[in-house]
Amino acid sequence: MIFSRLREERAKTSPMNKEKQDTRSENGPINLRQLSEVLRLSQTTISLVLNDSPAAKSIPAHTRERVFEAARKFQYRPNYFARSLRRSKSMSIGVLAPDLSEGYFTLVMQGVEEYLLRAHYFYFTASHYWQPDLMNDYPRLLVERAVDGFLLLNTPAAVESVLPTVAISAHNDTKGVTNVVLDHRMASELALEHLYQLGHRQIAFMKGPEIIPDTEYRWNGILQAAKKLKIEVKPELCIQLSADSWSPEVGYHPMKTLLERSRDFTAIFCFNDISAIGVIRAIHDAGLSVPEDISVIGFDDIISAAYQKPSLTTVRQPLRKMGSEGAQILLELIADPKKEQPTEIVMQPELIVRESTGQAPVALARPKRA
Amino acid sequence: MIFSRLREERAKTSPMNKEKQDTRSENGPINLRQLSEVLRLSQTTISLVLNDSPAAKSIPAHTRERVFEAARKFQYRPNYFARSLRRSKSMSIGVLAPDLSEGYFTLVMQGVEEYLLRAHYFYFTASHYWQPDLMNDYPRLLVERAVDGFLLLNTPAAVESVLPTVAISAHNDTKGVTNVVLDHRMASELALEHLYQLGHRQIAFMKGPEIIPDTEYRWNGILQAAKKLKIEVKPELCIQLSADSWSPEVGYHPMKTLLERSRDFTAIFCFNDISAIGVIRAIHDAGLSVPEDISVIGFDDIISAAYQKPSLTTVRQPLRKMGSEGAQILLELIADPKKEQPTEIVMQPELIVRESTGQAPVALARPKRA
DNA sequence: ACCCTCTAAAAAAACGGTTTATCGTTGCGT
DNA sequence: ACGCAACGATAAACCGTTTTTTTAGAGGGT
Repeated sequence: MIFSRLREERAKTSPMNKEKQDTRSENGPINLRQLSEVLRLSQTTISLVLNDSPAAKSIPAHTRERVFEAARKFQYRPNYFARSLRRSKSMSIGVLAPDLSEGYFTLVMQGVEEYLLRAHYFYFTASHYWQPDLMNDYPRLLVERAVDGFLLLNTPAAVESVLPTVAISAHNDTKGVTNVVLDHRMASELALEHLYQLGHRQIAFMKGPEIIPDTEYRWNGILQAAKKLKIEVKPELCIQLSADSWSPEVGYHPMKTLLERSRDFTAIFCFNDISAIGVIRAIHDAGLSVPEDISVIGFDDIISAAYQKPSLTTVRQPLRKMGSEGAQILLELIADPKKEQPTEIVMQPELIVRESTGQAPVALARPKRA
Repeated sequence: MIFSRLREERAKTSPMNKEKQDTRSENGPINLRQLSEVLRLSQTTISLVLNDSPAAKSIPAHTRERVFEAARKFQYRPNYFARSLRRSKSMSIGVLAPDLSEGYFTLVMQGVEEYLLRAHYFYFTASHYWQPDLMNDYPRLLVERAVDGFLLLNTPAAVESVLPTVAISAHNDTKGVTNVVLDHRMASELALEHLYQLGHRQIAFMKGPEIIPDTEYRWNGILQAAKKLKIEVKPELCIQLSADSWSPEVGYHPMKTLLERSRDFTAIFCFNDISAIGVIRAIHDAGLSVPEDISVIGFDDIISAAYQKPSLTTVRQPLRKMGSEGAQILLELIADPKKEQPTEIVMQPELIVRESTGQAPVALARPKRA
C-alpha cells in the first residue's frame, strides 16, 4: 500500500495528468484508456472481453454487454502497432517473386489473396528481378517488418529462414520449408504423348532459364518422358532461354535462330505460354503455319492462351489452386509452427488441347500436308 | 529524490529485475536496452545517434562512432512495431484495385513498386472485385493497419479519406485526392484519326463497363473526337461491356452478337487490348479477316499486344509511368500533407500502329478488297 | 474463527522504441 | 563569487495494447 500511495503522488505531479483526464470526446479514434474512463472499468477488463479471452469467463454477461456496446458506440479499434508490439504477431506475410509477370504471377496471387484476406491477413509483395542484392535484402527487410511468414514464388530461399515459409514452384531443400510443386514428370508425359499420338517424332525442346527453379525439374521430366516414348532429344533442336523478365520476345528470338539453323522438326514443346506466343510469331514470320507445319505446345494455361490465334494447346498448371493451397499451409504453419507439414505437395497438371497442335505433316516442313 | 529512492526500492523488489540484468548475450535479436548496457550509454543517446536526430549534434564524434560500431557489431535493428507505435508512421501504403488483372495491373504496379521500394516503403494490395462490402471494408482495414496513404487503381474513393490518397485512372472528385489520368480526348482522337485516314467511316465502338471510372471519360472523348471528324456514332454499332473481371471473353461475346446483327462497319475501337483480343477471335470465328474485312484497334498496349496474330494497333497508356508518378506524388503528400498537390495529372497517350488496322475495304464486309 | 475457493475487477508489468524535460559539469563573462 | 550558457548525457514520459499478478469481497465448509 505504500506503493499505491506513492503512485498516486506521482500521478498527481505528472505534468500530463490534467490533460489526460479530459481527452475524452476529442476527435481522432478512441483508445483503450479513454474507453475505460467512459465505462468506469479497467483497461484489463475491456481487453479481456473484447478479445474473448478465456480469462474473461468470470466476467458477468451484464458487464460484457456494456463493454461491447460502448466499443461499438465509440467505434473502438485496437491500435495495430500496440497490439502487434505486445503479441509480436503482425498478421501479414511477405511474398517474394522474381517479377510481377503477366499471366503467371497474377494467377497464383489470385489464389493467395483469396485465402489470405479471408483469414484477415494482408501481404507485402517484393520483386527481386534475380538481383542478388535484392534477393538478399528483401527477406531481411520483411523480417524487420515482422511478417509472420514467407511465401516464395519461383524463388529459392536465400537464407535458412527463422520464419514459416512456403515455396511455390521453387523446389527448396531448405529444412522446414514446404514446397508446392507441379508433377513435371507427368506434365512432360502429357505433352509428349499428345505429340506422339499426332505422329510427331522430331520434336524441338525449350529449356527454361537456368536461374528458374522449375527449369531443372521440367527438363528432367522431359528427358524421362522422351525416353519412355523413345523420342530422341536432339541437342541441335534444343533452345536454351535466358530471361530476366517475361515477354513473348523471350521465345521469339531463339526460335527465329533455330528456324534458320534447322527445319528438321514438326513440333516444339515450349517452357511456358508467354514464350510459346513468341515462338508462334517466329514461325509465322518464317512463312510457316501452326499447326500445319509445326505444332506448338505451351505451358501454364494463362488466361489469354485460349484467345491466341491459333489458340494454344498447353499443359495447365493449377496456378490459382497452388496459390491458395500455399497460403493455407503457410497460415497453418504460422498458427502452429511445431505442426509437421509435408516437405512437398505435388499438384497434377492437365493437358488442354486447342488449335496449336495438329497431325504431323507427312513430309517435313515446307509443303503443307495432304 | 524521494521519488528516485522509491523507484530503486521498487526496482529491487521487481520480480523481473534479476533476469533483466543478464539478458545480454542471449539469442534472438538485440534490443535497445541490451545495447545500452553493452555500451554503458543511455537508450536515449543511442536512439538519437542512430536516427541522426538534430538533438544529436551535441554528442561528440567519438561517442557516435562507438554507437555506430556497436550497432553494426550486434546487428541492432530497431523493432518495427515499437518505432511505429511511437512515431505513428508505418512506412507502408495500401493499394486498392478491382482485381489482379493480366496486363493492366502488373504494368502499373511495376512502376509503383519501383518507386516505393526504393524509398523504403512497402505496400499492401487488396482487390475488391467491385463488391460493395469489400470496397467498404478494405480501406477501413488498411487504415487500421496504419498505412500512411492510399493508392487507388481504377477505383473510386469510398470515403473521404483522412489519409493522403492518389488515384490512378479513377477520376476522383474527392477533396485532397490527386488524380493521375490519361488524356482520353487525345487518345480517342489518335485512334479515330488513324482509322479515318485509312478510309474508315462506319466504325463500331465499345463502351467499357459502367462501373469503371475511365469508361465515362473515354466515351466523352470518343464523342468529341467523332464529332470533330464528322464520324457518326451509331447506337446500333455500339457494344456495351459488362465485366466483373477481365478476360478476352469479355470482348468475344458482345462482338459475336454484334456481327450477327450487322456487318455494316469496317472498324472497331475497343475498350482495351484484352477485349480486343476477344474481338479478333470473334471476327475470325465469323469467317472474316483482320484487318482486311474489319480493322481492330485496342487500348493500353499491354506487353502481349505486340505478339498477337495479327499484332494489335493500339493506343498506349504510359501505365508504368502512371504508376511510378502516382507513387512519387503519394510519398510527397505523405512527407508533407500540407503541400498543395495538383488535383489532376494528365498523361499523354501514344498511337502504336501494328497489323490489326488497315485500309478500309472498298465494298463492305464479305468480299476482300481489290 | 479460520482456511479455502470463487467471482469481479484492477494494478502493474511488459513490449521496445522515441522524445521531452532535466541534470550535473565546466567554462566564461562580469 | 555569481549567474548563465554550452556541453554531454540521461531519466522519465509516452505510444496503446496484452497479460500476469494482486486485491477485495463473498460464500462455503469444518
